[in-house]
Amino acid sequence: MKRSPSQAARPRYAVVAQTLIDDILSGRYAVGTALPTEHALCKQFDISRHTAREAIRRLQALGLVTRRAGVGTIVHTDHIAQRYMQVGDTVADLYQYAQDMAINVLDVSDIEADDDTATLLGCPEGQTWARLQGLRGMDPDALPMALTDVYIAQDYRGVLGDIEGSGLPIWSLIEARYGVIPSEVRQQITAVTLGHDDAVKLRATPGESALRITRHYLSDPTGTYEVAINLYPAGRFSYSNTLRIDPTAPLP
Amino acid sequence: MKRSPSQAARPRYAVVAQTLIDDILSGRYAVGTALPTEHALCKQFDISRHTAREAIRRLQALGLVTRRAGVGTIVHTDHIAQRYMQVGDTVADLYQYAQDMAINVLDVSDIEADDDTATLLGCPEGQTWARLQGLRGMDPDALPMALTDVYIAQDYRGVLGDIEGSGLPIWSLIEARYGVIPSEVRQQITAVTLGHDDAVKLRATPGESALRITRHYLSDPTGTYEVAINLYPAGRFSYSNTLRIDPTAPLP
DNA sequence: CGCTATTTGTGCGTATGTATC
DNA sequence: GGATACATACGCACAAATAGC
Repeated sequence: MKRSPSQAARPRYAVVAQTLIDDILSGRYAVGTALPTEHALCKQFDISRHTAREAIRRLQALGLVTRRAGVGTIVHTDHIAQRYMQVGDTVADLYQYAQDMAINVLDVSDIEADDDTATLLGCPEGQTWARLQGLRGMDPDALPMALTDVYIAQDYRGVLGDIEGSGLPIWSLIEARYGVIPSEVRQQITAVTLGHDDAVKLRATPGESALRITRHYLSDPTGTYEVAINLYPAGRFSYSNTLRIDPTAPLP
Repeated sequence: MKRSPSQAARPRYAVVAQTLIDDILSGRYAVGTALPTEHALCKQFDISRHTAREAIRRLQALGLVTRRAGVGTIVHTDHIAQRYMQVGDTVADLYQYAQDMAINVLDVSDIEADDDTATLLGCPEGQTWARLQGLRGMDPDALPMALTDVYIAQDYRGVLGDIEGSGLPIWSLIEARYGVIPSEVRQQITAVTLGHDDAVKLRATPGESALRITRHYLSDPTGTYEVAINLYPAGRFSYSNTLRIDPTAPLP
């Protein structure tokens, strides 16, 4: 298959996929109806079945179509834009959280990333990060709600002294001092079992269940620059949020 | 309905994929190292390159490996608990989730809401709801990922027969059949300890930690019409999403 | 009810392009 | 440049699921 040098080296399946996506979004293939069969696409675009399947696989990944043997490829929605807007996880909520759950610093240290830590932080092994451990709670005398481990890239360790008592999220302290804004925050929530040391610090029972929320703060070129791990014993906290319909989005 | 013998009906790529997953989890293929090349897998399992690629495609979808031409297939993580399963942000994610985690129905029944259930469902006591219990997983033979309890308002119980094998979220089945769209989805995530009955169904250990994700689907005038409770034993699943900073939000 | 046509799913063989070392 | 490994692309065959007669 000769391709003229001026022609962009775009895979054929990508061209076909984009064409189909455009057709779905423009209403040429209505929601609930079937897309052309693989065989039809082969003839229409003069491609092999393999290429047709690769193209449709992209539509599938976008949730635009569903496929079933014996039935066909059915258009399921004609808009890729998300219909649900996430609320309850906005910047304002994060500020509220930080103010309510002031941090009580237990320990500050420098660590050299070993194997596990490098994986967690997404950084080369041996790199040095600052680490802060503390308890979060509304009232210093009451049971703490969470055990917090925060890892901060070496460049921004200057915020360490500002954390306690500020009532501000750490990323906002970094922003204020260094002008670095997270372009993205990746959040992961898992269930874990409390180990002995963590349980003692939290005045909880070893073996008890706990919620672990890990947040990676990424800035655009440099990647991860802060990682916060919060450990909440079961019953002291539950994460909740609400998805709402985006009123501006078209209905299927 | 005919049920074929579980082993014979399994595609070859699924067998290969499961083997590779097991090998990664057991440490046979360490994080950061390369998986056998496609060519090696072909010889090792006596399969075609096409089948090998289909198997690796599954690992890729799970985020276990990354692939690059000229380099190879690199193991990204060996902690299935830290696998990134994107759920909850966009409609496409929810569809992807439902397709990957097909439901295996254990039980369907009608229940009359007692005190606790009425509170959970936000309905009057004594009201009748349909309840479906099932296991969610990618592979019927492997360990299930979650125990699912779904409560559906009496009016929409007609979707019950469509659930198994559809690979679609239940709320989207309700939408397709009855035209009811959730105006709001409330989601709550807590850590719990597995009880005996649930542990047995999940082939897990009683007393183990688990993640419980409860979703309330509300429509505008009628209120809650579906409640889904998913119970994930620790290590089998982790909830992850990405928060975007709202650039329009005022900073304190 | 079984039969058939249709459509996707699975699987194999082969060839060439592209990225990386 | 060469070697290696994945990416794309063509061909074919049969199986499984489904719909309609």
